[in-house]
Amino acid sequence: MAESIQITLPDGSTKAAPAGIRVGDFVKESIGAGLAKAAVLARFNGNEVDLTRPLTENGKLEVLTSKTPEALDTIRHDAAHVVASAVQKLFPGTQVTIGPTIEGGFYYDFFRDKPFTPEELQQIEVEANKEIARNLPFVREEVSVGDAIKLFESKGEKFKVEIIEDIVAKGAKTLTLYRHGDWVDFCLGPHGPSTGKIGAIKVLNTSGAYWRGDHRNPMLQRIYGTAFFDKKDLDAWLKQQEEAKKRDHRKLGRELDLFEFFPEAPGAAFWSPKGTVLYQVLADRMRRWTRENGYQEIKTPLLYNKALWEKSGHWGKYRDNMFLVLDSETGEHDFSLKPMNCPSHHLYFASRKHSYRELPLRYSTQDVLHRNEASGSLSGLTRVRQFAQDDAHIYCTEGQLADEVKRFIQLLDKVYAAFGLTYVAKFGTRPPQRIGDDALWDRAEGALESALKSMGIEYVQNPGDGAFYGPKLDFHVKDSIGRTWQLGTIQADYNAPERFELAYVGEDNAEHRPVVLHRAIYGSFERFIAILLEHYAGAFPAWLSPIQVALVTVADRQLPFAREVLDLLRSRGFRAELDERGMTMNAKIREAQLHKIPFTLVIGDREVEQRAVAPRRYGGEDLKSMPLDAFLELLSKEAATP
RNA sequence: GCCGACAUAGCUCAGCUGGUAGAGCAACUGAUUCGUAAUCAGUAGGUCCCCGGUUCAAAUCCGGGUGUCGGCUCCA
Repeated sequence: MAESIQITLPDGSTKAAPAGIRVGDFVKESIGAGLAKAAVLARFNGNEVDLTRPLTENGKLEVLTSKTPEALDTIRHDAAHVVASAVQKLFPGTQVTIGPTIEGGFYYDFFRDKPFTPEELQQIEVEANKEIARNLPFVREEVSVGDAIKLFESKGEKFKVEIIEDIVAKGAKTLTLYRHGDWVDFCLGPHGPSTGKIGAIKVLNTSGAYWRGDHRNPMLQRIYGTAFFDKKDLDAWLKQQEEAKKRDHRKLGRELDLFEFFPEAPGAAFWSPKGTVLYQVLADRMRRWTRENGYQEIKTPLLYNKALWEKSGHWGKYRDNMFLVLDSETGEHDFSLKPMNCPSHHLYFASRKHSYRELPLRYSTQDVLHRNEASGSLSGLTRVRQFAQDDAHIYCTEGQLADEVKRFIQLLDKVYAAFGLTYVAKFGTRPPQRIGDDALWDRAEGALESALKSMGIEYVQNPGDGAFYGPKLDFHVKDSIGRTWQLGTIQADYNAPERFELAYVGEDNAEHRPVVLHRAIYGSFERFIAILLEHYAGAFPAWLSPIQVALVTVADRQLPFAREVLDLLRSRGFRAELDERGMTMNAKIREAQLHKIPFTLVIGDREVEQRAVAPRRYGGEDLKSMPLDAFLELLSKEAATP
């Protein structure tokens, strides 16, 4: 007679079951065959478990069906195994490494001497589908680490052996294997019941990836893929990916004629007249936001000699990323374009005596920066070599730190809200390599965290991601295809004040070190504009739109009045254009719509007669003829700067 | 920088296994003057990214650059 255990279900009911019963069997017998069939995995006492796991103790059981995100994640993990087994079947000698799930899918990293070709990816997908069709059960097995090492050594899986040896070093005695068919992988699980649960699999693309993410290690071949319970879901996802590509800022940038890149200046944008307007509107608005918040703008040189970079530490740590400039007198590359504004701000701050009464002192700068980023990492406007930050440095006492951080987050929150952007805050704490004692880090991290908490802002811990000189908060926003980009940031810095011997005179008439806060809200104009373009899908609100009003006449005889309206709009500070080309009205309206101009004013004989305009919004809404003054009022309201 | 893919007219793209280039849109000219997403006709436009090589012959095949794209590393 087996012992009996008590299983509590999410509705609070408790059922008895023989100890050792498998989760799947329990569900089938005590809850229902329907649920058992829909189940993919379960959560027992908080841990995700396979349906084949025996239940040996009392506890809470929650069945996770294909409706849950955990189940989707699980079959994607299943799919990663299926892809790996398919690869090893098709290409013997290929070694496996790791294959986790990621947002939207999974990847698996392989080691072999040559990369996968697109044709091979096709074969892999075909083979993976065969394994899915065979509906092979996933079988979990606990083995000793010794047996596991023997197993993978016999298979020549050097990377797996390395991973196992690592966890052995951490004290593991046993580990789990998962088999489907005759293929086996070392894996924590859980997995779905069988390969057949994967309704649809798609091998997406391939890329190189360093073993353990370290560029000194061998390069692995990564295969990306995704999986769903249903082919329909996969098709919907693929379609959505296609849609997202339409809002890619690079595509929109060309279509809306905002910026351009030339091979002659890789990683540095040319801004068109329209793009320049957008850039300037953002710059001007940020100037106002910062001025209102007690910042003072300064302008500093773009080029500095080595002395500054040695002082700041960039010469030692950051030189590979700097554009060095040859001094023709000395023949040495003793100058560099600035990659950051901080050293010049510190230099300026240190050039004069400061009283505690001046603090916090906030210097802002929007100057152009150059960083020699790795050629392969450049990407549209999101990753460039020349850009401008909405940069500022706050010099304050340690006691003012928390307040300043809070003020900053409040401002950032307000700015992002003005654009309707949602962000994720990431809290980067002390890295292993750092300066300053733990008490100092405790205080600095405490200041940042208390600011977040007092504002009720949700954030993600990013342990060890702080700078060597202090903790930081990063603010991330997603682009159209789901990649996240860091925009805003605030970093506490205890190092720079030492290096630059920054000081203020305190109440006690003695000199003290201020703390420096590096901070940016847009992050960089370039990246921010890229994100905005994708966020609005190119249809900017009127205050940002490079052209706010397009004027279209029904026939040429209305042109004199249209010119009058154009002049009036421009004299009121609005950005308007009149298209005098000999096209039809419909063609001009179409063009204005394609350019996503907020308002198109149609002017025909009726409008001339009544000194009116007939506005049409982007998207097609016809506002009907209205007096010029009425439109000016409407426009003033809608194009108002937030 | 590393792995892979790609590069043809201003833009979007055709161009099978080598036989010296084509469409649509845009531009230009002319006609048309029209009431809310493309008027018609004509004209012009290309060192097929660059440099080598193979070949009787290269947009096409090979090698090397450059740039772009997807990742990795790094980062605003």
